[in-house]
Amino acid sequence: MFMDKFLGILTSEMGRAFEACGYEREKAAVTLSARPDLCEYQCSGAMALAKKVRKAPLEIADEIAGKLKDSGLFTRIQVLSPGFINFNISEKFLTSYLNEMLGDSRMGCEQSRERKTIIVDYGGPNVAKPLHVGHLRSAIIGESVKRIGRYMGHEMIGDVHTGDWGLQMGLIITELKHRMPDLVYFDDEHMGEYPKKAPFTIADLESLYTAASSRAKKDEDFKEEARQATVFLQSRKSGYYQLWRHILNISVQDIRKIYDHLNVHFELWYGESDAEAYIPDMIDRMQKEGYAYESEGALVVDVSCEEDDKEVAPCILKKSDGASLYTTTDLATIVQREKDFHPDMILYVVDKRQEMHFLQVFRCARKTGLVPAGMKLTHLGFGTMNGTDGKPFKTREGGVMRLEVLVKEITGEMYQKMEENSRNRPEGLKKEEILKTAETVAVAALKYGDLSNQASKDYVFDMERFLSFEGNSGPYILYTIVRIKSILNKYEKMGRNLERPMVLIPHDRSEKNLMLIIAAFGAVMEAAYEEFAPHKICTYIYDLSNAFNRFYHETKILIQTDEEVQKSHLSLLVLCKRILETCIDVLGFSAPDSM
RNA sequence: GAGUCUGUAGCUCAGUUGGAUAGAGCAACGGCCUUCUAAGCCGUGGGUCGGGGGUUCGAAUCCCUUCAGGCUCGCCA
Repeated sequence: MFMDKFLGILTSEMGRAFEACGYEREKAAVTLSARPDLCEYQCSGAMALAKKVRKAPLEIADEIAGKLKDSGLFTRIQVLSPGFINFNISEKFLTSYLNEMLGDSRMGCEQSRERKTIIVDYGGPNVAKPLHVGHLRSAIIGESVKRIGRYMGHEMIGDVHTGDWGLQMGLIITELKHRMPDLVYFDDEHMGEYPKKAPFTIADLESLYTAASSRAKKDEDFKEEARQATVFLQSRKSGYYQLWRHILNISVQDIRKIYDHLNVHFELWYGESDAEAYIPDMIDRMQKEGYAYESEGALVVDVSCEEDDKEVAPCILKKSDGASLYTTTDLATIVQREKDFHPDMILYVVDKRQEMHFLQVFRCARKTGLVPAGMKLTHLGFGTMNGTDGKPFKTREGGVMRLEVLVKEITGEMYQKMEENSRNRPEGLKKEEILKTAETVAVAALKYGDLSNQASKDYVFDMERFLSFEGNSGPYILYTIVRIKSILNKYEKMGRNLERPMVLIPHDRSEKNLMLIIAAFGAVMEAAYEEFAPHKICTYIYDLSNAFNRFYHETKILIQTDEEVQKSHLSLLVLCKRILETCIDVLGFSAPDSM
């Protein structure tokens, strides 16, 4: 069954009235009222038309309002100066719409008609380096955008795109060679198999990298050696390559663990190394076709454009020493993705400071014909996560905070709060239960706190505020869901079950308001997808939670004696719960059963 | 210097793409637990939407200008 979105129905009904009066329907958009004291919905189209058709806006509005009366959807239609058309929605129609939602697994949010294939490039961790807070936003936003797209019916493919082919690999290998020169991997004579087990743990890897990178800063010879090791690796010298595979395995396992904890999952675990094979042919072709040429010793492609307000630097494919760079790998990755998936779009969820980089890469890819004309290349740039001082988030000591530490701290604080809280409860909870819930809530707090801000802006991460768990926060949303679950559970425990849910006409303002917000679900989800804007879903579920809590306060459900009315209220809760759970699922977190 | 983004209540943020009296949360103050979880609900105070021009019936939103801050500007990722 297909259901139109609620506002869509109102708008097309309004459009019919516009057309009946001889006006174009484009201006017939119906929106939520800015003046809830006057009406529920409004249409400002008459004023927009006034100049075009050379008529007084009030006159136009009156004309249209006259036609609206024929439709059964609108009540209390009112025209106000200078030309607003205000109205309420017929409760009968609203109720029947909600009943349709109850019977529709998608709750009035139809999937897109054309299914698109979209690769989402997010995460971007570096192998052998611990994840830090700089990786957080990409993971959180990317995962959510991916899930929103999937909900809208698109083929969404997430690629973690690890940095696994750069100098840091050479550094680690070199440091290891200094520490354990007798390892078989460094024996050039060795012909047979290499051990299956890695000669280091994840903890070793971290210390190897830290030691190597600080050493490279002081010791030029060491750095040169590392650079050489990188070259060996990239030419797949067998011992080095085997070591690299060990590093990769161990590190990816570790990286995956923390992403899993954050409920971030990738379809593809590709890295820079996977694109590397495409580089030579790509560069070859660019040279043959005359796009790539030498400039100041480097091999570049000019990507400047006449309309540019500012000179755009050329895209560098090869450094003067012949090595390729980040840009080169990104281009090769595009080649690889086009070949393997023919995507309609590649979406990069990457720090907005890299805007220039992507501008160059995208232009270069288009100019040299790496991608078909119809393929979209989009950079969804996000802002920096700042501390309360407004500067990029740091630990108290001023260092970079590891993601693991951040998650542990939030979870720990959450656990304490819940532990205190459980002491005031009659039913005692087990430690493991509290810890499990604390983890769920902590992840929600972290993710909601991030996603409720517009992605493109910088935002302030205030641990205190995140831990206060009041107002517009993840825990508030979860608490609302838990309340709903609790009522529905109690109802079942009373030995009853909700067969054939059915919503009746609202009995008071708080109930109608809740119904109006529920009805808006489909339009919100669609807008969030169109604009890749998870924060719109956050705003929506916050409004929905507020509306529910108000309703909850006004209306006692379980002691309701009229069974039909009780059933109607419970049906409303069912809808509310389904929507909230769907929304937090696309945001990338989940609710516990109690808290 | 050039380009670009941001500036909304004491703090943190929304603002349906040009609509009506600019909204939330936190913080402050006051009320509501023998009734489905008070991590909740209700109420009060708090604003030259950085400043100045313009466009029009109408501007936080569009244009110009100016101030403040962030970021980026050829061989790092």
